[in-house]
Amino acid sequence: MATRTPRTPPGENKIPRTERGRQTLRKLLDAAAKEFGEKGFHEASISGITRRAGMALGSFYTYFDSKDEIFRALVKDMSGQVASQAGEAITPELTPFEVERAALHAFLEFAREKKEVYRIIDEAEFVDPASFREHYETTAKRILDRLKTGEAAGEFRNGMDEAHAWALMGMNVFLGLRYSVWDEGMQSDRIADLANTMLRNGIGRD
Amino acid sequence: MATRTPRTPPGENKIPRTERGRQTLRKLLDAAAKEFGEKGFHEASISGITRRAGMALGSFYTYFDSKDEIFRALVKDMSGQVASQAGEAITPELTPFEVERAALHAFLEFAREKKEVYRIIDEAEFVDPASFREHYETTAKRILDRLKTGEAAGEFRNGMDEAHAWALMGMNVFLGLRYSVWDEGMQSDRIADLANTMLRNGIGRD
DNA sequence: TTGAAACATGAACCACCTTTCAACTTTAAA
DNA sequence: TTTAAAGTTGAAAGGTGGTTCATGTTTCAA
Repeated sequence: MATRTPRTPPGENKIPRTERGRQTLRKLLDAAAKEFGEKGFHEASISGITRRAGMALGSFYTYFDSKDEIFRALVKDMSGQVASQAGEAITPELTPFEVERAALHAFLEFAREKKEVYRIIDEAEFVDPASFREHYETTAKRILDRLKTGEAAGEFRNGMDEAHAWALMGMNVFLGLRYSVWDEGMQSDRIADLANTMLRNGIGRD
Repeated sequence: MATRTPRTPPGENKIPRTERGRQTLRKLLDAAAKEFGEKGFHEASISGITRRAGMALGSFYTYFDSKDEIFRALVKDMSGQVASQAGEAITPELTPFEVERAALHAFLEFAREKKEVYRIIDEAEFVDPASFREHYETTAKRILDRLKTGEAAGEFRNGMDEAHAWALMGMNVFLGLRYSVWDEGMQSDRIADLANTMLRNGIGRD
């Protein structure tokens, strides 16, 4: 009996070596973002992806070993997009509260433009739990850093920790789902203001 | 050509008429909760559900028309469980802030005991978007009612609206994911306290 | 110019799982 | 006790779509 020798050994093969290859890879990722975003992981099909990308079905397997693998690559890519998006909104002259406001506002606008990003990351909870977890843990860590900075600056209460970061993140994510993905009827500005006021003073009277 | 006459006309057929039938239906729902909770919708199989329930594959279709249908039934069932759970935690002598604290605490404890509920409702975003939306919109409405009550009692700031409810809900859901589903290393009590303090005073100093 | 590696093609294969069905057993009302 | 309705069974039909593969085309370094 022949030993099962995978034609493509484990590790980082399948990286394109030519310019043409790199372009094809990019086409596949863009097409996959649309396909997964519109249909969700399981309704999406490889043939749907290659059709959108304008190439033959078989070409897919020159770049990815499986449907799961391209999804994983996509989550990683988009997690990075979300991060850099918030990062760009932060400028040094802002106060800690203003930083939070700017980060949320940038997130809300981003979610409006790229609703598929939202959906793909969320679906990773079921398709690729490790990536999902990493995305939110990394994001929480980034938020916690900001909270610690604000604490050191004397603007935030002492004792900011991970749970505060998760609470804030949850607030932002749900506001994004409701007011960017589902219904854009309310200005991102207003939502960001309202959330920032909650963050400053809570909801208690006075 | 014969007209396509479904043997099972639309509407509420398939409701068990005997005691035996009701028991079988319950066994199926419980088994499905485990199967979907452990494997997720698409990895789960009807045969897995009937195996857990200890019956033949074909029996499934006496009670449900499809895999989707039992999933929908399950989401509805669980959405109700979450709601009543929070409802029970609220007693009339509590102040508005104490009500929020109690609701979150009950939710965190519930999520610890029934992690599959969490997962199934979340996956509804992709399997059955209508149910997912309804669940969160209904929950938000319930929260908003509480906020309005607190406002009327002079405890909460004036102008509580839907967005406040969504922010609070997001906070609660993410804290549940992190500290009930993923890692129970921290007491639900402490999380509820911390979130309640945020709600009372925000995170600003003083 | 040349040839080996990289890339592209799409029909066919195949594993998997939902759904159907016809025969059989149990229930419960009359 | 009778019998029609309700419930049970599991083998097999049937569809879908991910993956393979043998062959053809393009790229690029030498």
